[in-house]
Amino acid sequence: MTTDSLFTSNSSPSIERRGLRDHVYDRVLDVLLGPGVEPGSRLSIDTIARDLGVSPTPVREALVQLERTGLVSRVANKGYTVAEPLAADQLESLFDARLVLESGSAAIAARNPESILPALEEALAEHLKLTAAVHDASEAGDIPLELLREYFAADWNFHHLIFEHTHNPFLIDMSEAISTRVHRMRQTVATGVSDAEEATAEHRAILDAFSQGPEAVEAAMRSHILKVRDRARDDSVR
Amino acid sequence: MTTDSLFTSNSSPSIERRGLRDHVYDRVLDVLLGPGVEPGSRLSIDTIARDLGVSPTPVREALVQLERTGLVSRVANKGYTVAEPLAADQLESLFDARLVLESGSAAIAARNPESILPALEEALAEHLKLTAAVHDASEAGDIPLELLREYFAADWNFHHLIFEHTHNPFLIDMSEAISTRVHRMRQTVATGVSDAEEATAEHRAILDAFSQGPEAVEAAMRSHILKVRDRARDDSVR
DNA sequence: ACTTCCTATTTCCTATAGTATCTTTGAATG
DNA sequence: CATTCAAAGATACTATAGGAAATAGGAAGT
Repeated sequence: MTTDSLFTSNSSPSIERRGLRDHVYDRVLDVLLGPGVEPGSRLSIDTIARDLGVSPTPVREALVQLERTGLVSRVANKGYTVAEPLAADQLESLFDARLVLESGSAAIAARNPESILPALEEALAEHLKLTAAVHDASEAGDIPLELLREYFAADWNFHHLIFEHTHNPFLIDMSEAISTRVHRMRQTVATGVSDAEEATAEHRAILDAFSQGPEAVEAAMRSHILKVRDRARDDSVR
Repeated sequence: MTTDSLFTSNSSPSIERRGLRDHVYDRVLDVLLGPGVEPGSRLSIDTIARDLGVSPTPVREALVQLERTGLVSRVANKGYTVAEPLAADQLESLFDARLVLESGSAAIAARNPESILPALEEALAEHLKLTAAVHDASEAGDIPLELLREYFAADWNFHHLIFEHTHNPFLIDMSEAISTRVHRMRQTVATGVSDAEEATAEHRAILDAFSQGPEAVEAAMRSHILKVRDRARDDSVR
């Protein structure tokens, strides 16, 4: 009955069979992706176990999984810590990796455009809607954190859909490694939403390229990521 | 003193501080990559723990890490099993992923050819040496398993060096996910060494392309992987 | 006053024990 | 004879406890 504290907090009555390990994983991931995560701060196994009302064993397994995301780093016999933010050169590497992965994946996804186009149209519409909402909130004064979160989610969803529609488990798996880093970059670099109009325009260009074959899609995606990189560079020196 | 059985078997007197978890990981990985691994067979945590003389906890952690390699699969409350060999469609996905990753990585590695060329030359020389050795052994009758292992290692080392010379931690990390699958494919598809001459020739073409810029290298790598895929397809229907 | 060493506390790491779940085997019934 | 249900065994999962290492604080010596 010691595990009740976790499950009762879950509103869903039907609980998927997937062990405490995954619950701990989700909880810790929420904390790491949420605001107020201090890089370098210790992630005590026992503390997490006590806070979540579970034993250290599933916590250890969850942390091993999290190592892969690059959000936590581990030193043997010393424990886990929140990973340091991406340095400048690591940021360049991240964009290089995105150029390789996303351009290639976009070309593969473009093999059958009819199955992906509706989903992309919907995602872009949502992205545009949130861009307008952010724009209004920005003029009104400040932007609510929840709105910001939704905007970033819509932005990334466009990229995520392209990965999904490759139907390639290996590429999808690699995209997850990228996803967490991009999310983390947005916390640290704080590139903001100043490029919202440009980003949506470039997404539109990618979408339109789907009717012109894989090569056009690949080029459009490459162009988009290169521009995102340039804007991120400008922000970091601001 | 229960851990002595592990460490005493290690001839190296200076042991890096890296926990039992990594030792278990290495041992299980050796078994999985070695011959005689039956897909679907159970990987009992307690059995492994007893065999290696450790407790189940570090074994669990090692298996979580191995999940990522795709060599083991897990069912909640049912345990770990040796992953099934790659199906035909998964093999296609693997080659698609290689096309994306390796072509892109080759282009990045080609940014400064002078630092990678000597290493590639050496790797290709070793590959050629082993190709000749395999050829001789093949005519003599049968090929020793150890020689076969060395040949495959030399073959992959060429690809591995290109990944390493991107100096991109994300791409290198992704290459490891590919590496284990390629190794596994060679066990199951048993494409053999019939294409040794063609493979070395294509590697030579890639190497020569480094003096013609990133685009040439990318094209050469793409051509190589496409040909490898074609040969693998021929083998599977043979 | 600073450095060094020692001690105590905290934390990770490993081992052992109990509980829940799945599989399998056997028997009983239609 | 086939099928279904039940019970027993095995296995994974979680929890608790003990031992080892590292860090932090304080005291003693230079």
